[in-house]
Amino acid sequence: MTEVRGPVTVRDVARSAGVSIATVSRVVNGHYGVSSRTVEQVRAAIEELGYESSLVATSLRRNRTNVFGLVTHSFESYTAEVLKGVMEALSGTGLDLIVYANSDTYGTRSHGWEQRNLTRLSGTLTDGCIVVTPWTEVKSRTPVVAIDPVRDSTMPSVAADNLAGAVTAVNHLLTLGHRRIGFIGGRSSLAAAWAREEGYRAALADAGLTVDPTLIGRGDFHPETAIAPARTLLDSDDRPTAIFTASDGMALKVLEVAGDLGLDVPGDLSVVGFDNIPESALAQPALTTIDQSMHQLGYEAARLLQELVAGSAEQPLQRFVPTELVVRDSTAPPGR
Amino acid sequence: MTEVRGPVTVRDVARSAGVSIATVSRVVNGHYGVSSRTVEQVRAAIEELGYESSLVATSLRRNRTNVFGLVTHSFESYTAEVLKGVMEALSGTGLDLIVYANSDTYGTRSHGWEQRNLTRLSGTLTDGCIVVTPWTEVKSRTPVVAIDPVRDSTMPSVAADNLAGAVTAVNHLLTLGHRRIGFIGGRSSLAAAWAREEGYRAALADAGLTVDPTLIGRGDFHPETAIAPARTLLDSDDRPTAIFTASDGMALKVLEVAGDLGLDVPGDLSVVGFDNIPESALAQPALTTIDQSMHQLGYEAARLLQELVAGSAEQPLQRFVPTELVVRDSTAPPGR
DNA sequence: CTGAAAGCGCTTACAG
DNA sequence: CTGAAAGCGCTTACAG
Repeated sequence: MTEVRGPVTVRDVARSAGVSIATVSRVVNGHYGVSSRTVEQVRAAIEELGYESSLVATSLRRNRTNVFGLVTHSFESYTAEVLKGVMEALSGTGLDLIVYANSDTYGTRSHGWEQRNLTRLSGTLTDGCIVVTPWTEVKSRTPVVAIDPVRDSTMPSVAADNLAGAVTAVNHLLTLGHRRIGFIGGRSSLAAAWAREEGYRAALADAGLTVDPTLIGRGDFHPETAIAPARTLLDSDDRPTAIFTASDGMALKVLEVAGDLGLDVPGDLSVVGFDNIPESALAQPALTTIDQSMHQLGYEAARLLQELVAGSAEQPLQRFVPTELVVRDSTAPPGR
Repeated sequence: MTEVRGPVTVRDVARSAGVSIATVSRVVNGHYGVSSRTVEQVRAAIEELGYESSLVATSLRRNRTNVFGLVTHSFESYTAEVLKGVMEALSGTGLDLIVYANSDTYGTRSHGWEQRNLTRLSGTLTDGCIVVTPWTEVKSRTPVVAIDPVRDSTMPSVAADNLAGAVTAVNHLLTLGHRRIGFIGGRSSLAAAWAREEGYRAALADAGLTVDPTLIGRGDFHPETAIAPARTLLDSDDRPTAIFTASDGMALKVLEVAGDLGLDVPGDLSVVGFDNIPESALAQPALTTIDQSMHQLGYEAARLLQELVAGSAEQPLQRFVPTELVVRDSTAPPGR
């Protein structure tokens, strides 16, 4: 690595090429009205000095930056999937991506992290932002797309078709013959949690079953929060023969609790998760779940954001991506 | 989402609070010498307007930004691990992280992507950068740490102890009784590829075995590039009883090729990878490999970068993280 | 304790 | 075809 004295600026290039900084800028941006001779000189100087225009200065000056921002609460394996999807959508568009992570709020549950990070970026750096699983509504002068929005949110968003996915999950259990099916929900302020519970209720209702409130527990999507409700559900005399859980992380904990209580899965208890995180396939037994493609969520979010920035977005601005049932080893017909 | 007219700037806050923009700046940055009454007023105005200072403007003006950059070629599951490690190291330091991904070079193998992205960031946005697996030496006015540097690179870097890891891998095969052990290497310009091959050679030499050049194939770390050398190795009359591969991605392809040729793993052929990517555990058979903690690589890179920025870094600037042998189902004593 | 002014590196009307 | 100047949103000496 060579330490250069200072940043190479337009000024350095201008001096070296014997022109004004305005001309350098024109060449860099490929504007018309520069003699080919001058273009040559400037290009040579740029090459020689290794000049690259400052993202910051350009952003500050221009209204348009051709950079999208993405704000995330933490980095998980699914975040990488989202990012891959985003980059796939951006590929060939000339749009770059900046992911911003704030170390103070990282991994904590502090209120307002989305808004803070968003405001810092959207000040001038980005043309628009994607925010992954915001916990609140968010405001910005540039377009924002939420992946997994807050419940009742009116902001543009992309989410899995959680309702249909949950119905599919419960129908899978019903088809296997289960009738007492428990549910452990997620953070109720999020649309995903709400829709997954609605799907559970709807599937039971469709099957002519009444929903037993004692069969419904509540976590907040963090795996540990599933432990207490799982215990309550499984310690009962009339315990369910199956549990549908609003996330794989929580479902994995249900598996643990079942193990602690000496219950065999799927012999004594069937478990279905939601998300299809990589760990699900590794679980003992491998978890039956609903796959939501984080890759596709990222892809669609980037597409929607492009439309929004271009002003060409059409209703609906709340978009859904299909889910898919993945049957593995944690589900079977009920009991003995 | 509420669309705000324009960005809320210092000017807006100043007007609302009835002070100058200089005073607003002082309050925002907690500088001394502002009367508590003024501080109150300014704070109230900030609160009311939802002001957040522009990252871009601040970066441009200041020498120090308290933001680290990370430049990556693509987003993979291991990238998320690296990012988690980085954020863990940054947690509580007040340092934020910006990840920059360029859509033009994303996923392609275009030359110079590291340098371009790095230069755009380090112009003024970041105090220093981490670059993940650069393919060339890189220069910058601010400190740079490479995760998995180029071979013979003198830049500050963090890498797994690839040499020791490779020795461990080969010793594992030797202990099982293998004597004809093949090797498929990676992109030879990278230090990791070189060290893994050196380890292979060293372990064989230590065991008193001469290295057979026909047993060495070469890929470039991209999984598909392992197919041809694997075929060559396994089609031979005197084929090896085991293959050590410089990456899991390539090892997984070796498994496929073996399957195509009707060879049983580990019955007819043992395979050892390197990296321990999540997919390795899922392979059939599950892959024996050398674990390099990407999380720890990210963590150490962020620590080293902090030292570099603070000017307190001590030699050596090339740091190594230990590896660990993970024995799974793809290795066994040789044949029949 | 506070403000006016310079300047970070750019781009873009405005002149010529 | 080219340059001088204004200004993007900030921070920081410099005055007062």
